[in-house]
Amino acid sequence: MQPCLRAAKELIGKILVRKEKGKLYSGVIVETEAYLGSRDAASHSFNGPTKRNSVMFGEGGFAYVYFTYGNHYCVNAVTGKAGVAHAVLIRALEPLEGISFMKKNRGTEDVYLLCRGPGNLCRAMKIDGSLNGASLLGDEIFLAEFPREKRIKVKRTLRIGITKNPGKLYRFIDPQSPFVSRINYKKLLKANLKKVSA
DNA sequence: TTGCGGATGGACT
DNA sequence: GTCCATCCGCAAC
Repeated sequence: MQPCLRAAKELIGKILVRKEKGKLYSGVIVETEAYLGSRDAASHSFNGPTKRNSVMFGEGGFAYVYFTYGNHYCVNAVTGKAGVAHAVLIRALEPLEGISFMKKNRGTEDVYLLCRGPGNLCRAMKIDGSLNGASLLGDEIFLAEFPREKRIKVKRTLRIGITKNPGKLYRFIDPQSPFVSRINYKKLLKANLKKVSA
């Protein structure tokens, strides 16, 4: 598998940790999308480097945070060597720590909505443009292994919200998780409940 | 300086 | 499932 796609798949089940003003936020990654730079018209880096996307052209292991639609930040993990502008968009998390602060930041009490969608998870965790270019091994934001190795049967699907280069199975989700965006999570919760009681 | 497009989210059917 | 408000970044002028 292409290395960036493999990275997107392997990020499912990892923990994203964010520290801000002494507050700790974390969540399990349940949804990602791969963007393959110069090979992928849907990628911000498709047309070459600009001031906005420059982080993607650097070494892997750093955060590419961009602002879109006038109100949302989205966070990516840059993958690959310098010059290869590949990145993995983190689209949804299952919140673990800092849930009370997330509720405040998002203005909702529904835990299933806190980190659902790339814009929402950034708002919940106070991720903004100041983290663009930050190391993903740093103090403010970093990735961690889930302590218990739980097997997730990762599913590949079509990417969300793009018009260029559609039809590629570059989105990776945990199909069991009710925290994935663009699904009827109440229905999935009910189905999971049935499975447990059966 | 300006026009346009967008890796969204939320409201609505 | 569909629609659309909203405003920054960029490229063209």
